[in-house]
Amino acid sequence: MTMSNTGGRRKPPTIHDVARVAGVSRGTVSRVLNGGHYVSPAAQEAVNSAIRKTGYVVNRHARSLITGRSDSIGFLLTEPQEKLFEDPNFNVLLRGCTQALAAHDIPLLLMLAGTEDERRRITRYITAGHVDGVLLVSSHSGDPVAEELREAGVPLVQCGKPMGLGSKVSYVAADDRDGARDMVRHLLSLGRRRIGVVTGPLDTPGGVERLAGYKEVLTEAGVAIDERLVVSGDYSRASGTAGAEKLLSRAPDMDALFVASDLMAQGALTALRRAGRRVPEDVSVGGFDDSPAATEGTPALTTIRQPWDRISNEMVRVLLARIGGEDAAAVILPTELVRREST
Amino acid sequence: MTMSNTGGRRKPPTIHDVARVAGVSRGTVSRVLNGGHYVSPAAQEAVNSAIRKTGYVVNRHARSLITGRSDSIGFLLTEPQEKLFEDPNFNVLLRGCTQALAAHDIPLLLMLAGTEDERRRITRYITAGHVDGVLLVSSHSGDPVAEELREAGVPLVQCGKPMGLGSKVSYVAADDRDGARDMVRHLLSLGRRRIGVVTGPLDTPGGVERLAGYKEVLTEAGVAIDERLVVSGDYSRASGTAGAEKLLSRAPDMDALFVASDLMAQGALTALRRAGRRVPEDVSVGGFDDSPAATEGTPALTTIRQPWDRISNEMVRVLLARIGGEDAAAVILPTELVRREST
DNA sequence: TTCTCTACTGTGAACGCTCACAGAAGCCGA
DNA sequence: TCGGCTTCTGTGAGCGTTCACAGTAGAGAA
Repeated sequence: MTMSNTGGRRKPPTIHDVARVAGVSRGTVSRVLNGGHYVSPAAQEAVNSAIRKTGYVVNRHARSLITGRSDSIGFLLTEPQEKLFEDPNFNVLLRGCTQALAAHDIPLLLMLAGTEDERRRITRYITAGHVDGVLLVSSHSGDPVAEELREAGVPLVQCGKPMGLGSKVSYVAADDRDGARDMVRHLLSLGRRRIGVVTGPLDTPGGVERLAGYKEVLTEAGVAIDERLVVSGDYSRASGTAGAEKLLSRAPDMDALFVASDLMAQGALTALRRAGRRVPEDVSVGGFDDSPAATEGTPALTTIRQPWDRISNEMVRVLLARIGGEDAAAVILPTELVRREST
Repeated sequence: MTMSNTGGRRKPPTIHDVARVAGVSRGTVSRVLNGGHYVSPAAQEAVNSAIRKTGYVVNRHARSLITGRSDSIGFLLTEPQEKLFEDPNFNVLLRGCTQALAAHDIPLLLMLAGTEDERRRITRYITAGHVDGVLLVSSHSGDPVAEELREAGVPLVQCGKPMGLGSKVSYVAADDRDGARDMVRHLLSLGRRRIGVVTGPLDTPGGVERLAGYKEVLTEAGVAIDERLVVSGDYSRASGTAGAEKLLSRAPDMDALFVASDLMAQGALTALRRAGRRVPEDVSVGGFDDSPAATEGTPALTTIRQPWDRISNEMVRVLLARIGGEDAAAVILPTELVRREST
C-alpha cells in the first residue's frame, strides 16, 4: 500500500545472507568487514566474493547501535547565513571537507545554525551523539554553540583561529599574518609607500592578524603607520566599496591598497573606478583569499591564496585524530602570493 | 584510554530510563514519542516531564534499525563541481533545502558525485537505503546516476526539468519560458527591437525553454528572429563575455541583450564596456536568476527572479510526499521581473 | 449481571550488527 | 604424550528502539 509506486525497494541482503553464501559465520563476515585480522585467506576470499555476489552493503544503523559511533560528522555553520551567499570560500571549504570525508566513507551532515531555535535543535542533535564530531565554521568571538559543544565533550575542529585563545581547542587556519606581510612587502617592492588597508572585522582573529601583518611590514620598512590609511570592513563587497571611498577622501595620495578579502577588493575596485583612479597605474590593489570571482574580474586581482584544499583536508584529518583520542591540535598553513593585473 | 581528553561523553539516557523515571513502560514512552495516540493525558505528562528531566534524545540508529527508514535525506550534486563555485544559485538552493528539512527534523547529507568513483560509491550508499530519498541537482541530460536511482526505486526529486521527459519523475522548476517571455516583453516595451540573446546550454531544458520564450515573444510582436542575434553559452561568466563579443561583431546595431543567467550577464557587461557601449543607454541588458552578485555589480542588473526559497521548500515537500507513497509530481513556479539599472 | 466495545498499558520479539568468549585445529617444544 | 601457544572460527548476548499482541479497566448496552 505505502510502497505502491516508489518502485518497491527490495529488502537488502544482511550479513547473515553473506555468511550463508560464503559458507561461514556472521562473525567471520564481520571480521572481514572490519579490517580482516584473524581471518584465513580462504575465508577472506569467500566472503568478498559473497559480498560481490549479493551486493551487500553494511547497515550503518545496526553497526552504530552497537559501536556507539555514528560514523558521520557534522559540518556546522554558525555565522549569520548571508555569509553562505556572499563568501565563495565557504563553498570551497564545504566541498573540500565533503570530499576528504568521502575518502573515509564518512557522510557529511550539513547544519546551519542561523536562528536561536536552530541553534538549540542542532546542539541537542549533536550532543545526543548523532555525529561523532563537528567541523565548525564560526569565526566570531563568543560563540555559545562552540562553547556548549566543547563542554559536552564533542570532538571539534574549527576553521580559522578561534578568538578565545585560552581554551584547548583544535583549529586549522591559514597564516593570515604572514599572508598580509607578503602582500604589503609586494606593494612596497613596487615602490608604493602610501599603502591603505581595508581590514576584516576586528573581532575576528583573521581580521586582526591581517592588520597586524600590514603594520609589521610597514614598520620594518621604516614607513610610519598613518591611521588615515586604515579603515575596517566586514568582508562584504559593500564594505569594500565604502572603505575605499573613505580612504580616498581621507588620503587622496594613496598609491596602493591592501584589502583583506577578495570580495571587499571587488567593491574597492568599483569605488576606485568611480573615483577615476586607474588600477594598477594610479593605485595598486591587493586582495586576500584568491576566490574564483576575483580571478575573473577586471583587472584580475593580485591576491593571497588561502590553501583551501589543504585546510579542508587538515580539518578532517585533525578531527578524525581527535575522535580517535588524540590531543587538540592547531595547524597553521602557509599562504601564497598570486600576482595578477591589479598590481 | 581512548576517551582520554575528549571530555568523556557520558552514556546518554535511553527510553528505558525515561520509562523508569515516568513510572510507565517502554511502550508508553515510545507512543508518546511517536504522536501520542492512545496515551492517557496523565501518562503523556509524566513521560514529557521525564524526558525533560533526563534530557533524553531518541537514538535514531535504534529507531532506523527497526523502522527501515533512515530519517535522513541526501542532497546530491552530479554536475561537474566547478559549478559549485561559480553558481551562487546552488548556495541558495542548498541552504533552502537544509532549512526546509530542518523544520522536519531531518538531517541533510551532502553528496558530491564528481568523479566516476564517487558516483559509484554514492549510488551504492543510497541504494543501500542509507537515505530515504534524494534531492537531485543534475540538469544535464543522460545522467546515469539519476537513472540508476530511479530504477532502484529511490524516491527522487530533481531541481529543474529533467531532459528525458518520458519518465515519471518528480521535479520542481521555475517557469523558465515564462520568465524569458517577461524579460523580452520588458525589453520590447522599452522600444528595443534588435534584441540579442546569450542562451544557456541547449542540452538542458532550462536553456532550451528560455530561448523558446525569447523567440515566442518576438514572433508574437511581429519581430523577425535574426539568428545573428542568437548565441549560446554555458552559464559561465566567461561564456557571457565571449557571447556578447560575438553578438557585437555580428550585429553591431544590437540595442538590447537578454542573457540567460546573471553570471553570464556579468561577463556580457564587461564585454559591452570594453566595446564602449553604455548600459542601459546604448544597450539594455537583462539577466536571469537574480543572484546576489548581480545585484551588486554596476550597473545593477535587471533580471528574472527565480523563487529559490519556494523551489527548495517545494522540493522537500514533494520528496517527503513521494517517500510517503504519493505519485510523482511536477511543480512549476512563477518567476518575477526585477527592474534595476541595466534597462 | 454479562457482554461488547473502547481506551489505554505492558511485554516479548525483532531489526542487523559487533563484541567477548569459547572452542577447534595446527604446530612446536618438553 | 602432553601442554601451551597461535591462528582461526562459531555462537550467544545485547545495543535502543518499534511493533504486534495480549491484557486490563471502565463505560455503556442488552
